[in-house]
Amino acid sequence: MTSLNILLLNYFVQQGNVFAEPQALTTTPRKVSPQGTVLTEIQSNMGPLTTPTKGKETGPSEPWTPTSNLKMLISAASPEIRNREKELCMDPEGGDLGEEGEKQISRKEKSLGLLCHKFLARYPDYPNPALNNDISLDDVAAELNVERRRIYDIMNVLESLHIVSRLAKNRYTWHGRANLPQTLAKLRQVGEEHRYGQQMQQIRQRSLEREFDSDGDEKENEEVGGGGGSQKEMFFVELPGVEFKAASVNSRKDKSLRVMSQKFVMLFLVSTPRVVSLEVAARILIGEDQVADQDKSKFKTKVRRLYDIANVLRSLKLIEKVHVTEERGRKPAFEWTGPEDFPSVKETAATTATAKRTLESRTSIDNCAKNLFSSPGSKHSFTRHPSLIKLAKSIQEDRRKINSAPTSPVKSKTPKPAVTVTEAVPNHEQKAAKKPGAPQPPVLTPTEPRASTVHLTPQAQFTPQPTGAMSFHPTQCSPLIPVLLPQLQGGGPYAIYMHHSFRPHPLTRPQPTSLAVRSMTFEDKTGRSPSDATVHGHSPATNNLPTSSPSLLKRVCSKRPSEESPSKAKRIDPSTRVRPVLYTIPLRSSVDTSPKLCEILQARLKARRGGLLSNRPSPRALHLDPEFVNTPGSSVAATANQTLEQNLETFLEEKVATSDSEAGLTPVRAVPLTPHHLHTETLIPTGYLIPISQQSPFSYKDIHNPESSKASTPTYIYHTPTAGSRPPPIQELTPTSLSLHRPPPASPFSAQVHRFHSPSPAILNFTLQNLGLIPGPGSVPACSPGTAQTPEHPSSVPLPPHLGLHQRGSMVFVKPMSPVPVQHQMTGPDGQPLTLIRLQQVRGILSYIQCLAKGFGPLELCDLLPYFRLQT
DNA sequence: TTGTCCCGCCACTAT
DNA sequence: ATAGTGGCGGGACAA
Repeated sequence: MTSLNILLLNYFVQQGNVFAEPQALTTTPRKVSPQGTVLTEIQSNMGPLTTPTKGKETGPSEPWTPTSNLKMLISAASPEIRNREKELCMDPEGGDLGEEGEKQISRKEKSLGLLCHKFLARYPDYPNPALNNDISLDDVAAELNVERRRIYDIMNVLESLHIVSRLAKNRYTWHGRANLPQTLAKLRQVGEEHRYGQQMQQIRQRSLEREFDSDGDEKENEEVGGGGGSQKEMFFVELPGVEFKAASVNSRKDKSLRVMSQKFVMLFLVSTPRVVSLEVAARILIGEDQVADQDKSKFKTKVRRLYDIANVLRSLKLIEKVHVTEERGRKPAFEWTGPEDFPSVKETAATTATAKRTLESRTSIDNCAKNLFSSPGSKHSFTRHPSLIKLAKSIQEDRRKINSAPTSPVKSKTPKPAVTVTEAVPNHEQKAAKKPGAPQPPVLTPTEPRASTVHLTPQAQFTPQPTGAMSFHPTQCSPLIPVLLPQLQGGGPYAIYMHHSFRPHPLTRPQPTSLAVRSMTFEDKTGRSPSDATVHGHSPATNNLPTSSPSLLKRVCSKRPSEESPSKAKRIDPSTRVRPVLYTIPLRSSVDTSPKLCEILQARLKARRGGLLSNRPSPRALHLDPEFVNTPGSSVAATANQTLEQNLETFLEEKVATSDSEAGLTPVRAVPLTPHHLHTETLIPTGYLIPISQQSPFSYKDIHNPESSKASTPTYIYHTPTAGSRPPPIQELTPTSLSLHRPPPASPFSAQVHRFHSPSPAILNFTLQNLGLIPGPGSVPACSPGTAQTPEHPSSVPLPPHLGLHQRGSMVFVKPMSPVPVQHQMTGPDGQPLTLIRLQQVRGILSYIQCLAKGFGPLELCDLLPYFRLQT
């Protein structure tokens, strides 16, 4: 079907029927009607098939059905059409495409590498958050004239590097190289921890002396193994902030290509000469644990996959093909030509554990989500929304950041002890000069040994990327907490990164006290270079990783029993019903908002909404299984929070007690944090900074009609509470400090964007909006450009139809509590636009988030409560 | 020959 | 059942 569509699409494209809107084309019925004609045409156009193969003569074993025939025709014609189109577009002088010069188009023209090139050409190295970075697999496939299958190959590799991330089926988000430094840093770290370097050495050794004798020791046997049994080594290294998006849709365990890709890259990053031969790589990747690996075929297959991966990596200019000459002749190999100066990952042991467990975590999250949203009885009565996952993840990440925040913001980064930075790495051509638009030609000097070795001194690492690359390397900014602030006047919103002034005990709640140290504008960075000042400004100072004792941490972590499932929450009688209790969540904050941000946001929401319209969860969508209502939680709640909790709890209990509830209404309460819930990730001493980039939920814009985006300006304010998942020990950021530290509008820190990860009210709002639980910008009349700058409108917010069951009488007003004192306090239903959502839903969300958090670390209700304030 | 790797079948998984 | 994914390896080029 799809291929047919593509085929037809191709046909029309080449016929000159180029539609402005690919989507339209994809779905337009027009293409269907001429089908017969098209096929005929195709048939007649069929030329020498480049890769005919078996399909040629009546399918080997395939029944000769009209369908198969059609399929055959299509497949046969497809390349031809592709070629023709190619000539049309790429070969202007190639006059008469009439009889195609498809003579030699062959393989090379169809190579994955080339395809990848074309694909990459469609997107900037560093995405403009203001633009639509959505990638529709279908569209891409259609526009590139290839079958989806090929796109998957590319996407998988790109995804492994977090250059893209998957949003949903058929949909990816483009991140470009923004995350690359972090990704590579992490991969290198993981690779080191897996001692791939040594393994490679061993393999090489043995290869010399012997034939087949890989089995480089039980490398990563010790680690998780993800419960995958045989696939012990199947772990996917994720990058905070990038991975979770796919969590909801990625369930397939065997994403070998992705994993392989990462491992492959790891090999480069840990091998001293940055050269890896396919053979060695295949050996290692096969993961042939001490078992017989005589699988010649397996090896072969692996190599084939490696070629696929390598082609993509080559397109990315990360590697280049070289040859290593050995006794037995020259063997294919690849050399790393990518960046060498990416920041080393600060976190040591703990991080790795995290990486390794990512899969596991994710799995558990998925499971949890599944369980959560699939009530025993009805399977799909409930819907889970990615944004929830995002939210949970964000919170979790925030916590991690906080927990791992370095003790001293001023300390200069010390070349990481041992592992990461110590080894001298060949200094390739510094990729620093790479430009978004003009990727530098790979200077390939294959066998030539790298002349100089460079120690990754802090300075070196901080080499700014002229490209406007995200300069905020995780390590550099580790101690910083991004805070997205509404922009006051002209410059657009900017984020402020705050240093944690101290790092609390890993196991205790952070007490972020911070200073605004850096701010960035959210200007689109296209073409402009990020201010180096930004980078230099703080980077050297931030990298200090207190990591009081990484090893210790690790030990602690590992010590934690893999533990059994969390104690089952007590069940409550599902029959009890509760009258709908409504939470009111202010949709806007009183601070003025940046038009731009609003714009983006709105567009984003709009875009989202498109998809949501059809599957917007019903009011009951988030209703929870009782089992998940009570999750063990942290007991370390700040008193303030406890108060809130108590308030809420009592309130809820009251409600529960006095009313009939729908299933699963247990009093929400914080449960003492149990040790086993302390996921290792929580302990990561990394002040991992996720570049708030492209992925900002708000950094979306309908590229196709900027106008409409501009038309209405959402009035939402998104201020993140210090990225803290904790009740903001509010002293950290005051309006005063803000203004003081706020860069001038024309600040050179033009950065790019950032994604923000703080579990802020904003996010909650956003999430809720996405969930359809609260009205979005589009549905809130009050959110008009005019009101954008004005605080609140005492107007009442029209409730979404599906939420119409509120009773003002039994409402709880929850309002975001931001570290940044809100100037305009919401005073109640009449004070500002409020949206009512059912208590149940709120609880559902909270519970779900809790559930999600389990996979990552302790996250409890108390973590969320800070973002709300009972208004009563 | 060996190296590359296109192509698409088909198993799986999500809906 | 259908559609989206992606493992996998046959076998066609390319060197």
